[in-house]
Amino acid sequence: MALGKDYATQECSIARALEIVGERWTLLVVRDALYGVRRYNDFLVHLGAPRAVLAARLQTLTSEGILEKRRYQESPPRDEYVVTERGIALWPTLRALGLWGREHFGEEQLRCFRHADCGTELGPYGECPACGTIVPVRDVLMVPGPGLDPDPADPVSRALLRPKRLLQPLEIDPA
Amino acid sequence: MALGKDYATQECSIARALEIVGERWTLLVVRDALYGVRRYNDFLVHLGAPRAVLAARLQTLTSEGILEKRRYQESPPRDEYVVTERGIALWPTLRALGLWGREHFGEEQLRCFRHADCGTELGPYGECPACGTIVPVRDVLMVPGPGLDPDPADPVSRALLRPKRLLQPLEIDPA
DNA sequence: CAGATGGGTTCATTCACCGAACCGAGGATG
DNA sequence: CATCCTCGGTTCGGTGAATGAACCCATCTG
Repeated sequence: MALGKDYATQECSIARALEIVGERWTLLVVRDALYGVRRYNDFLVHLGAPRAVLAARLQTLTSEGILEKRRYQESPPRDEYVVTERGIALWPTLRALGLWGREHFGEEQLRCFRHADCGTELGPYGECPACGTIVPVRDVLMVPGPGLDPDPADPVSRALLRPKRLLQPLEIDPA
Repeated sequence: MALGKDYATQECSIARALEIVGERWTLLVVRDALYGVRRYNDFLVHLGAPRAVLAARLQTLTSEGILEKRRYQESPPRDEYVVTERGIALWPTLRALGLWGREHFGEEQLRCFRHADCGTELGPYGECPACGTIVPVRDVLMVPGPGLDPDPADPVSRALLRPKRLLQPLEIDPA
C-alpha cells in the first residue's frame, strides 16, 4: 500500500491483495476497466478523482499487471488502459462487494448482470442459475437497474446506460 | 469514507460498500473478527495498527452494524466486538479477495478452509465440492496452510495456528 | 493563427495515518 | 495500602497522502 506502515507483517493473502488494490480509488478504477472504460479522460470524468491520484493509480495498476497500457493511435499518440486477465480475476471480488453493498446499504438495484447467452440474471457468485455454470466475464451482459439515474450528467455514465458486455470497450457518443 | 471527497457521486453499490469498508485496516478488522478475534487488545496485537485507528474502525464498524459491542464481564467491565450477520455477509468478498491475492501474488497457501462436516477443501466460491452446497460460515474450518510461519511471535497468531471454525471465539493460551 | 482536446505534472492546503505517550478504572501483588 | 499490571482506550506532534486548482505541452481543428 506504500504507506508508512504496510501490511507486511500480516502473513495473509487478503492483506497482500489489499496492499495492491486497497488504496483509495483503486478498486473503482478496476471496476470501470471491467465496465469497458479505457481512457484516462473517461476514468477521470466517471470517477471524479483528482487527476494526480488517477495517474498514480493507473501507474501502479499497470506495473502490477492489472491493467495494460497500449498505444491505440499515433499522431496524436494516444494510449489506453486495458484490463488484463489478472484484473479480470478481480470480478468475483467486485461482484461480492457490490452485492453486499446493495443488500445491506442500497435500496434499489442499480445495475443488473445477466448471462449474455440466455438472458438469465446472475446468481451471487456470478453463476448462471439456468445454465448452472460460472459465466465468464466476457459473457456477462450489464444492463441498468431500476435505481439508476436515467439522465446522468457525464457522457461516460450515459454510455454506461446502454446494455453492454463487460470488457467491451465503451463507446461515448459525441452528444 | 469520511474523507474530503467521498464516493457519493458514484451511484454504484461497490462504491457504497467501499465507503464503509474501504478505509485502511477496516477489512482486516472484519477478517480477524471472522477468524474469532473479539477483543480490542487481540485486534491490536494481531493487526499492528495504531491504537487510535483501531478504535476508530471498531467504532465505525459497530455503528454500521457490522460488529456488535457487548459486555462480557463486569468488574472489571470488559466489552468484546462480535461480528454480526452483516459482517458475516462479507465472507464471500474476503474469500474472493484472499484467493485473488494468493493466486496472483502469493507463492504458498497460508490458510486452508474446509467444510467442517466432511473435511473437503472449499472451492473458490466457498462451496463444498463434495457436498455441492455453499458452506455456511459457521461450518468453515480454518487450518494453517504450508506457507504459514509455524512459530509466530504474537499470541494471537499462535492461537490462530490451531484448526478452528470461523466465528468461534479465539482462545489465547496464557503462555 | 486561435482555440480545443487528451494526458498528464506541479503545488499549496487539508486531512488521515502513524507511533509514542498518557490516562483511568479495576484487579493482583507484597 | 502502596505499587504494579492489564485492558481499553484518548491525546498529541509529525509525516505523508489526497485534494482541487492551475499549469503545461503536443497535436488536431476551424
